[in-house]
Amino acid sequence: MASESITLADVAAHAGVSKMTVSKVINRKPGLKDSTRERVMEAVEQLGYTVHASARALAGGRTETLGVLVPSLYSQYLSEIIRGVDRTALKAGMELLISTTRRSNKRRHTGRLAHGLVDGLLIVLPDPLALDQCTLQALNLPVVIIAPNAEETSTPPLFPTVDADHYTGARLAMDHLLSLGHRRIGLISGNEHMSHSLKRVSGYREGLLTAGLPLDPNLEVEGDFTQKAGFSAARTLLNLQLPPTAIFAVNDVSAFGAIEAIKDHGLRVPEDISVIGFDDIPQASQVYPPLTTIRQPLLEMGSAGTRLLLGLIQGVEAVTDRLIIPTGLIVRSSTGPLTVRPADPVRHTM
Amino acid sequence: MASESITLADVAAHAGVSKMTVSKVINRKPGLKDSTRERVMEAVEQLGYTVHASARALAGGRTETLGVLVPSLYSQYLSEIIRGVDRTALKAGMELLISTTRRSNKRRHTGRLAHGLVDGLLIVLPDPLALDQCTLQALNLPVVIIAPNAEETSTPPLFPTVDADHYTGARLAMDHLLSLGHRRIGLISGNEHMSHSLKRVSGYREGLLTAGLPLDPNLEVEGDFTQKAGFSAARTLLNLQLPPTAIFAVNDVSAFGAIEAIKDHGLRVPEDISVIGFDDIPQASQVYPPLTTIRQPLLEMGSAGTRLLLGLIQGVEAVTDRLIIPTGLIVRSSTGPLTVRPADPVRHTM
DNA sequence: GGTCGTAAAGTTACCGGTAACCAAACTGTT
DNA sequence: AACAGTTTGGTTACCGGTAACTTTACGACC
Repeated sequence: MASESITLADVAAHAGVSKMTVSKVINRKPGLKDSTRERVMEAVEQLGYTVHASARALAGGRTETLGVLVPSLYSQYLSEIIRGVDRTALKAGMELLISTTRRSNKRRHTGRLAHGLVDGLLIVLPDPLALDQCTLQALNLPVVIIAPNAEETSTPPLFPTVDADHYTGARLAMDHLLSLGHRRIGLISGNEHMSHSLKRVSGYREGLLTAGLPLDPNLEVEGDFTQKAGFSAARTLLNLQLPPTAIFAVNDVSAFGAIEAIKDHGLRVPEDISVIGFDDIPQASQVYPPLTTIRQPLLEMGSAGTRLLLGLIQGVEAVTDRLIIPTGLIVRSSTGPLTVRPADPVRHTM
Repeated sequence: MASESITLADVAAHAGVSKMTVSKVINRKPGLKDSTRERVMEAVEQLGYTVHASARALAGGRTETLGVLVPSLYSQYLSEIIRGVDRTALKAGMELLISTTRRSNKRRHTGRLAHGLVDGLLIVLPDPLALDQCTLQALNLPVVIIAPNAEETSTPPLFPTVDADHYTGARLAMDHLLSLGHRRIGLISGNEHMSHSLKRVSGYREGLLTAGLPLDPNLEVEGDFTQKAGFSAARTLLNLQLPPTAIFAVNDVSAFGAIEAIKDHGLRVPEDISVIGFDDIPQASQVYPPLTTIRQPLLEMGSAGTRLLLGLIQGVEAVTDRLIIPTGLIVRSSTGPLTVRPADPVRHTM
């Protein structure tokens, strides 16, 4: 119905100039009279011309598109990172080509994404995923890895990597609980093989040890980052002979489950038990009571990674190959001072 | 470090054939000897050739990429739709170019996405967003709209549209509560101007009327789809002289807030008050108690929209310009039979 | 042996832009 | 008026593929 496709040539004919002149107008290049600019722009408007992205990419060598490889689009966690990426990419005038890394066709995938479609690649690693690093290296394309919870390798990473400071965050959480007077602090951990969970766990332990407190294996319950697991882990803790007065969950979603279990147990948060999470997902501030947590600056990680990548695309050397973004304590209402004397640990108020 | 860029010509030279032959091998076209195929493939492997997407798009006219325009990447709601899109696109061998519709540059945006980057466009409408329909129509590109909660216009939509059956879903919810014996049913609605909320509200009202029950304005409290609003809306309902025995929230997140308010009020779900949501977001099954809700098949909507679009791209006429995906009742544990006699409506157990 | 048909590979032109270079027109200067 | 130096706009070639057509090779059949 509408015109097949309007090209530079059409606009040029309409405005009575050459293709090149139109191109220069479109790209705001210098060396043209204002009157010509206006005339061309008028033609552009009238014909409703839009640049053909592929043609420009082929001729100009740049696509103005950033490839983003994520494990899924499912979790709020990842969405938050992508939001940071999106925001920064927008400012730089870049499109986003988002692709999920999926089972079999990883190799083919990377290849396709890479060649001629994007100017750079941002990879969000969810777990110790075996990157097809050979393929990635072969195509010489700027790559940045955002590893909110990636395996920490002893060798320096092949590509610049952005990560959060999990250990310090966990220490912050423990310091907070300890400063509120808590001495029996339970832990709800994540999968054992996830490096970021491990780092948080070691923050928990060293926090206790630094305060001169013993480690009690009974106080450490394994979860799997889900609300359900958080719920049952908390139940386990509550049923201990000497239940904790505070719980540190290695992620917010687990903490939600824990709060639910506590309420279900007839206790109140934070009056009876304090709960602190980790991540600061958006919901953390919306639940009741609002969750005290450690903010993992996912959005900033997305931004930082993107800025790093944009730099690489423009030929700037990476400042560092491992960028650690600091975490911070966000105090809300799910934590409070210890209210019972440690000498009276029995808490069966109902 | 690696070779600048390996092209068809490089492979052709390496294999001792012409560019065209290589192209035919890559695209699995008929009319080539197997021996030639093997020789070419060998060269492809050795040189690590990958097709240049932009060049192919320019020459071949197809990009094998679907554009997805979403209002944000933030909500689980949208992620779920995108997941459906992603899954279906994968099967069809299509890449996804996801872009967020953001403030000012909508027009420019649509244009850029459209021309030469994608073979078709999938637009997810979050709210009565003023689509730049002229621009969209101008570029003659297949477009499908997924409108989980879009304004229903009286005029037939310009583009094929996929929607869920909100009204019937709400009726299902009401029938469920009514069949459990509930007669005083509270409503937590969403923004007034959101069409999908309105349809659910009318399902609520007509459900009551059909059962011969009166409408009580006090039982309808406005929320805004957030957990916080659900919390305070439920509190309002609980403080009524004659509080409801069941609450229908027009979305799951509100329902979560309601459950929290009920527990906070010292009552139990579902023993004292039943709560039913709408959407069936993933979390609905993970909270405690698992939420009874109306499943809005977001994933299916994504798939259906994508299949529709893929059809359009291949030149198949759209079967229908308004595809309504049915909703369904998911019974979990947040609803239960009415336990007190209606004659004894005072429920202050504490 | 010549003609034809088909299979296999190669040619040519072009998709819609852009870079790099070139040509024309205009400016000012002496 | 002639010249150089700038503006301003146009030319040409090419980016890396693909469609459509042509050529070549080969076998069959009369």
